[in-house]
Amino acid sequence: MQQTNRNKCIPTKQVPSSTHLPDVQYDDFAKIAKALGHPIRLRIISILKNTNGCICGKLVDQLPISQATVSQHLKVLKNAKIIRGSISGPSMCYCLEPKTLENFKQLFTII
Amino acid sequence: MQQTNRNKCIPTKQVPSSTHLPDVQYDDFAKIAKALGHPIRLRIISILKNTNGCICGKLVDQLPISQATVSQHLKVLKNAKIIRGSISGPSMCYCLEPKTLENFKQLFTII
DNA sequence: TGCCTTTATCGTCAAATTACGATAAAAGAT
DNA sequence: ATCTTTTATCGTAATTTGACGATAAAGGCA
Repeated sequence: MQQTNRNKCIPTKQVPSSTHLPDVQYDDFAKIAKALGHPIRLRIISILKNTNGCICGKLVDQLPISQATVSQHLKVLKNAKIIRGSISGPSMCYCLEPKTLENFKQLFTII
Repeated sequence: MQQTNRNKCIPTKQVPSSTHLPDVQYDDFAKIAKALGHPIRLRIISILKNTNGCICGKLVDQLPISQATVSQHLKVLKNAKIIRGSISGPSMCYCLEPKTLENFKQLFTII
């Protein structure tokens, strides 16, 4: 035996046509997943999870990259609606948009 | 009022130091998320979820891109250990590696 | 008003991603 | 042994990503 059996998979004869959800659903899910696909962005999310909200500058302090790059990552997360920013005195306060990751988890079951 | 209150977030005074998990965890999670971050790859996963396993050629039939590109996407999914391939007669049968997405869901709670 | 702090954006560069056609490689069929 | 089918890989091109320093913009403070 060249290959253990547990590594095998048996092809289904007929691929059911029901597997194709509307393209938007894949696009939406992919957009969030893509935004989650970078360790720095995960660390930002992690920090925001452990705070009510966090000043941009504090995030920069905690991360090993330049301010410009942090700002770029924040933009990606904002575009994916994973976070939200609001003005807090002289600076910018970021916090999680809790619904988005909740919806993402939900979608996970049907994708 | 220039901004509705529900859009505000209040910065936490002190960022807890506990927010930094080991880098590997972020890297692992990011790797899976990145692989999930493309609609075509989600459709592949969706098809494999609805079958015991699927011949590569059948996947190509169901997708609006060339065989070479499908093969590239399969490689990405294989590298992320989301799918697995095994030889089935003259062709290649792909199926989900169920543990990976399960682990991903688990990790989700701590990231 | 003028300065300082804070953050977003610009310009740039290297590297990765996504797509394709063409081709190699491997296995079955005749 | 040759032909055919099937899939992976190569080479290439266009686009996106991720990083940086420099700079603009906006608001608070003196």
